[in-house]
Amino acid sequence: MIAQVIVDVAARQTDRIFEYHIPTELEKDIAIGSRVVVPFGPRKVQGFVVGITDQSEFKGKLKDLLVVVDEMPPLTPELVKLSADLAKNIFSYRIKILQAMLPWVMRANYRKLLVPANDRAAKMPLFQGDPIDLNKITDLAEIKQFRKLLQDDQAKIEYVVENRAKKKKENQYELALKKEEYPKIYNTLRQNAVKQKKLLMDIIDNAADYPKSQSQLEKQLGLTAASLNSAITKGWLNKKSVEVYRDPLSGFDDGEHKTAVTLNGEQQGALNQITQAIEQRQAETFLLEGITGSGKTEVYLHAISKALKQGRNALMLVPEISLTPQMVRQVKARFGQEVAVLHSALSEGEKYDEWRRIRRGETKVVVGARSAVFAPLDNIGLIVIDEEHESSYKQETDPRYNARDVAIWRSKFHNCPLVLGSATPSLGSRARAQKNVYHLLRLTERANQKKLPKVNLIDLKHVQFAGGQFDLSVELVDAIKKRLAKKEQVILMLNRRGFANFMLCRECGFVLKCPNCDVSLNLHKDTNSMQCHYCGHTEPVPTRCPNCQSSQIRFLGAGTQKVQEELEELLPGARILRMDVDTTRRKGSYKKILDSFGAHEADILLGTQMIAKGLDFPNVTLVGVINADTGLWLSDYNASEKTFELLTQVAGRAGRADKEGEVLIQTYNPEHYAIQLAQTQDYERFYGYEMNMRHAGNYPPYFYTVLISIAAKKEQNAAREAFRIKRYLNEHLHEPTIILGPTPSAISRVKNQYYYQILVKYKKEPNLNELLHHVQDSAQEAKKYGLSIFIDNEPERIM
DNA sequence: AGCACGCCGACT
DNA sequence: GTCGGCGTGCTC
Ligand SMILES: [Zn+2]
Ligand SMILES: [Zn+2]
Repeated sequence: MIAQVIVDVAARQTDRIFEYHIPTELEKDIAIGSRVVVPFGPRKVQGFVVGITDQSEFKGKLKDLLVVVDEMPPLTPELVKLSADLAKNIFSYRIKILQAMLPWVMRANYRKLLVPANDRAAKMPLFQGDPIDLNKITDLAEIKQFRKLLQDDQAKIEYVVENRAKKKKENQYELALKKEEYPKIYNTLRQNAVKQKKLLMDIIDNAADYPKSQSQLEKQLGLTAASLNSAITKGWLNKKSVEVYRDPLSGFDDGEHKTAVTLNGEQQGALNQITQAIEQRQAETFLLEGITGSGKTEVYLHAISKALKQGRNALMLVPEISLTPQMVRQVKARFGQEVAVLHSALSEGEKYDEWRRIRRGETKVVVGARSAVFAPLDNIGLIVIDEEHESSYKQETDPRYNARDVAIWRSKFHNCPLVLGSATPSLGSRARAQKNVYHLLRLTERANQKKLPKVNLIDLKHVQFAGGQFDLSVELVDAIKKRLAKKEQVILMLNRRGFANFMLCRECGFVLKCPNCDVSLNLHKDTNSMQCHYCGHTEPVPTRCPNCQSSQIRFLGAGTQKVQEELEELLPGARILRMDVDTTRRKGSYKKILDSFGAHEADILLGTQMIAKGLDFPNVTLVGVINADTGLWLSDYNASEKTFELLTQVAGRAGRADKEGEVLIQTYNPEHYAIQLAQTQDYERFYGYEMNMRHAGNYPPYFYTVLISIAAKKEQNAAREAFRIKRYLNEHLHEPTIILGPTPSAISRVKNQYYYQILVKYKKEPNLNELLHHVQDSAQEAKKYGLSIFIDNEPERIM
């Protein structure tokens, strides 16, 4: 038998199948999806089996496959097939996709060890210590020494493929004898055998509870490993090593399994349509457009129940940022132990454990962020993507996949419906619903009949600022005071899109920039340094302008910390919680802040975008947006859409409970349509208006887009290659396709590489995929000049 | 991607 | 003569 293997070598030339002979002793362990170790040239690498045949086209002699790593193939045949389709569409190597589908611990760790070649060499002092990893040796003298040893046949190289995945094991003790035997043994024991008697007593009294774990026995009976070992040698107990899962959710399940909330008419209507598709096994995509508070989550949970009732499983994706303890608790309360949660806050070991529970079919519902779309869940009856407009569903680094597209693929594979939910659907999804590609379901009432909050705009051009800074208007501060006097709570959002704490000299206008990239350095107060967010460059905070030596330097861009200080000055005694990347970096701190605010241990929650997501605090009656405009300054074609989404979402945080809600939005552009329509919370009108803008600008969803980025050490090389690609595309593409560029990218230099980009907008180009693959291949030749090319299908950002 | 192989100039 | 630089081609 022959295995077709994709090897763990990410390169154009190795991005294909390599075949290996399967030794007969491995035949029973191997299957499609197996993770294996194979010889590859002089070394050994990890790989994945994507096919098994008995015929080979290969002319040479096939090598033997060396190891099958896992007992159960980590990839299902479905995922193997998906990886092939995806590789074609997103211009990524197949191995990269296969790896993205699996927990990080399944990536191999390679070591290249220098080992003695004979008994005499083995006695050398060099080989007495830790093994020598040649990949880690940098000392030139050592390298020379080793080379000599290799030449003299005193040493040889051993390639090692290490598995990072460690299963947590625990010893379990089971009864080795019949129940009746133990009292007899008890009577023969010596008087001073205290521990032994204790153990036998427990066995006699609680025989049904066995097997018991080592930690259990140690804790309950105060036994030591020694006394347990003697029980084994005496033949009372048998020891076995059992795999245990780390349980990251133990804190979330409050035990009581809540029953479903009754749905209102609209919710029920939506549910009925989804249910029908589940039952009739239709791979239909629904767009559930529901205003904030309309109870979309309830519809999802009901639909998941329906799928489970049909004996099928369910997959639910939520944005990383909304995968909050609140959210997890809600799902766990409904479906209990059958839920697996894949979350970036879990440790790598915990992720691996959760993932294995899914792979073994021990869970029926999977909840997770983007990468959970690859969960090895079988027999899927429903897929849900909540907040489908979120750009985080598109991965912005190498396998640039969009979880929505993957979900559509899987929905077709399983013949199950896909539900995309949002209060502010992405324009593309909404347009597809208009053309009946998706099935539109609308929820227009708040489920609890509460009124939408009143939204007012504060025009920062004609306003008095409170305090000495230009961040908080008198109007906003007064409104906060009023709420605090009534013992109500306030959420304040600082929009930080495209904004940062950079250093500006007031004398000469100098802005401190990164030496490697074309961006300004950001002030980090926690580490008291200036940092580059693109390459990680760090330098001390200057006290004088590096250009003119003036001491008149300022740090611009309102940070949450600065606003917090202002608030403390303007509202003495107010208790303020701050939530941003700095205060949520530590594990669990996010939950801590929210719990504290929920318990009314603070009056004001001040934060960045991350507070805009579905947090629900009944006592919050005022939401303030400190700066609505920053997003609009970005000249990306979807800047208005993103701003509208953010404002609508944050406004939804107010007045969810029985108290009337108020939203105040500070802006320099009160006449901008995105802000005007966010004020009236009118998604449908925004959709209509924005579609006109996109039509006029020839942008998505009227056109498909592909972004080609070209990077090189020398700027002219990047530019030259970019123009060459443009000419090539020009020759092969036709009306109404539009090719924009090449232009230097918005951040024209990152890590000392210059970036140029070309944007292709098209309606129908059947050959485009092939052309772009050709562009990618031809770049391989250009690699000599230090060129690299990245192709992003349907980019989220083009600037 | 790594790694070997081979060719060429530079240094014991 | 041999060491080490890099260009070229291959990995089942
Ligand atoms: Zn200056
Ligand atoms: Zn940088």
